[in-house]
Amino acid sequence: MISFEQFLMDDHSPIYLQIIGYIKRGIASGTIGDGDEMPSRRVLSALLGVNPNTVQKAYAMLEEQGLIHSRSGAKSCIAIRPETVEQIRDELLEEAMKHMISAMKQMGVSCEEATELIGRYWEQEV
Amino acid sequence: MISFEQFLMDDHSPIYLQIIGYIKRGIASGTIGDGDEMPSRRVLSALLGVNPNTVQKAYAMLEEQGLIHSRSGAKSCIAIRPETVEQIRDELLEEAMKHMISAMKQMGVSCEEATELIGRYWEQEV
DNA sequence: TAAACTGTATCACTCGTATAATACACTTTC
DNA sequence: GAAAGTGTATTATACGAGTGATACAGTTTA
Repeated sequence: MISFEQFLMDDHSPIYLQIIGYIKRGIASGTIGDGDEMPSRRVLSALLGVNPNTVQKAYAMLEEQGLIHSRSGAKSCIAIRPETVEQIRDELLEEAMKHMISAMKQMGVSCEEATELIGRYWEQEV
Repeated sequence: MISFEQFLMDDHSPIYLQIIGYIKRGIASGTIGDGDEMPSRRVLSALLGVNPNTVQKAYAMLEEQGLIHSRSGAKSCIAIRPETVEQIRDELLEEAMKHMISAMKQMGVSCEEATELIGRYWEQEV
């Protein structure tokens, strides 16, 4: 059963996108793998304190993207192939890096300064 | 007059927040400084292809945060003190870094790998 | 002074996100 | 087989973001 213990709600982006992102980052890290059981819509909605429909929206989109498999009546499971794992990992890495680098460039920060800042902030929790 | 040539619209966050972010990053870099003239609400809305009310919302929040000064009938101007510039810069740097680092940690990327990734992505445009 | 531009305010509308309350068919489990 | 749990679907409501249109008072500028 996939754990949502590490899940932190963000206030600025839609909840269903945050759920999708959490699953994708888990897949990228290998924490979540093929065949793993998802918590049911009702259970996860209670756990996160959100509406079941919101969780359903996230699961429906994961299904659309071919990352989970659902059968009416049974629990949903992760369904993913090894090459897709790498692809997702690359996508997420690029997205996170480009977002940060864009902000740095707009603030006039050099590559060397940015590299030094990573080390400084890396230690600080989470 | 402050230029919005470098402004790129993002589809995922509210437009008024993107405008505020653009101004703040300009202040942090020194590109935008005390006394600089803002484009009028109508002019900027036409330039960005958005509604004047959306620009007004951004300007009203910048006024609330004490970053611009508006007089009814005249153009709005940046109103900011040197110590605030540093404060904004530190805030934005920390926010961008922590966001990226959090994603890396969730994907099981080490500090060394992340540092190496910066160099690889830094060259690729914008 | 008059025209053009500015900040400010209001009203009505659409759309996406999220909530709330059900309902039904299917699977698992006892 | 019955109960509990599950995926799926429907309807209604609320709110923020964004659009569109309009109005009015203050400032600039020709």
